[in-house]
Amino acid sequence: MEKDITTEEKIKEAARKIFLQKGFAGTRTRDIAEEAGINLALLNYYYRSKEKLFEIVMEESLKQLFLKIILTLNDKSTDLSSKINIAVDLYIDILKNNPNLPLFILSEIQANPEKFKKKIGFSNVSFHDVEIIKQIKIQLDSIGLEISPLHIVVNLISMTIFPFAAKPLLKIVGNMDETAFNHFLEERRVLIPLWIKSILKL
Amino acid sequence: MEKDITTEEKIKEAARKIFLQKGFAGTRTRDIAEEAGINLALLNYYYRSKEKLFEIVMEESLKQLFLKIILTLNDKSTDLSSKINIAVDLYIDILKNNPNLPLFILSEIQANPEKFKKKIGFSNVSFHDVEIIKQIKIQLDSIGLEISPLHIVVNLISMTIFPFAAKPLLKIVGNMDETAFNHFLEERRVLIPLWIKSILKL
DNA sequence: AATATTTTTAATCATTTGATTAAATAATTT
DNA sequence: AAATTATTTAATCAAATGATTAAAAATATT
Repeated sequence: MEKDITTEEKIKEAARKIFLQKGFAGTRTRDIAEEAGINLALLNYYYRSKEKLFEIVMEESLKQLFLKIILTLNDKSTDLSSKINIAVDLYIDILKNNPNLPLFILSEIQANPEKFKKKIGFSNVSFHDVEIIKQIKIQLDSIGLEISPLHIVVNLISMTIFPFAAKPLLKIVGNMDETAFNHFLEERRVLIPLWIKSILKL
Repeated sequence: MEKDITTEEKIKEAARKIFLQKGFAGTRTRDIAEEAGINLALLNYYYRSKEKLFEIVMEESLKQLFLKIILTLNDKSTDLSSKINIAVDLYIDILKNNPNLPLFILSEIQANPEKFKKKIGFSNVSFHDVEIIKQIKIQLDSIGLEISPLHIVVNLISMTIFPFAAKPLLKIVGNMDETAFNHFLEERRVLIPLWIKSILKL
């Protein structure tokens, strides 16, 4: 039993749930309070303002979506082929537990681009220095394909993330219930690496 | 000169611009009025309410994103290979002119799933009856690949749409300005059909 | 146990925001 | 031209919403 979850944490968890669902503008602090089962004033007592609370949730969400994956993509000790498997695996795992993380982050950026310009410049590392980009570049050269390695990474991320962003739509169009959708995702867990590798002739 | 654009139209255009950028909850009717250069009361005079105006903008946005593409995918007179080219072409053209259309639609659905359950059931046509699905099924059978044709369509749409949804992020990560980003898109216009066809061994 | 500190609550404030109203202006009809 | 109708404006309303306050309750400290 984790009964001893503090009020402060309860509020953040509730905020996270509602913010990810409704976005910043669509969220009312009263909804967060209700979800957390606390008095509205406690939100301001612990977090000062809706904005501050949002900042924290967003910060953690960005980390959750990017940190692990960047470490994975940048790892020097795994070869390209395994790295592709691991990356897809990792993303699907993270997103199965946080299905609306991508849409949340992307649409908050769209609604407020200036605010994120600085925040996303987390690593001052040029993308050319990321290990997987180098690995892809080498492989593309060796098969004589003259395209930017970025295309490959974008493909991997697109094919993995998009189904989550479009989940409600996909379920309707594909006539899938939750179980069928999960099955669809598990198929993609296997297929996406195969497709990426076939592009790279790996 | 199209000087004779009516007030009613001016409001809708302004609404479209702001709604697509900020979403329903993030948009204030005052911003729409300002963008349109009209008195706030005119918005309600012509459209009754923010909701009604939004409904109209959303209706048109859905049509814009889905109608042409569905007609394209469902066309019986084009073979699979050309259809893949045409679909990617069409999507990139539409989205170049409306870069935040996808994120707008997807996030409004996420924020309000119930409301769209019925609205998206536009065609009661099962996805199995859509021509491109049949064409893909035939091709997959002929190469002995036992996967759902939906995967292929999802790949095509993912790889095409996602770069628009992630545009601000992509520009930062890939060190691209607007011109470079457009160039990136034009490369994908050619590449995506090749990748899809390679999956299908076409 | 008494005191001080932290946490929680109910009530309220002030601002924002969608919407309305009544009057003014412009356009159309008779 | 007069009368009617449509459009536009400024002022205002009412509800929603983020935030604060002062008091109560719970907890920790002495």
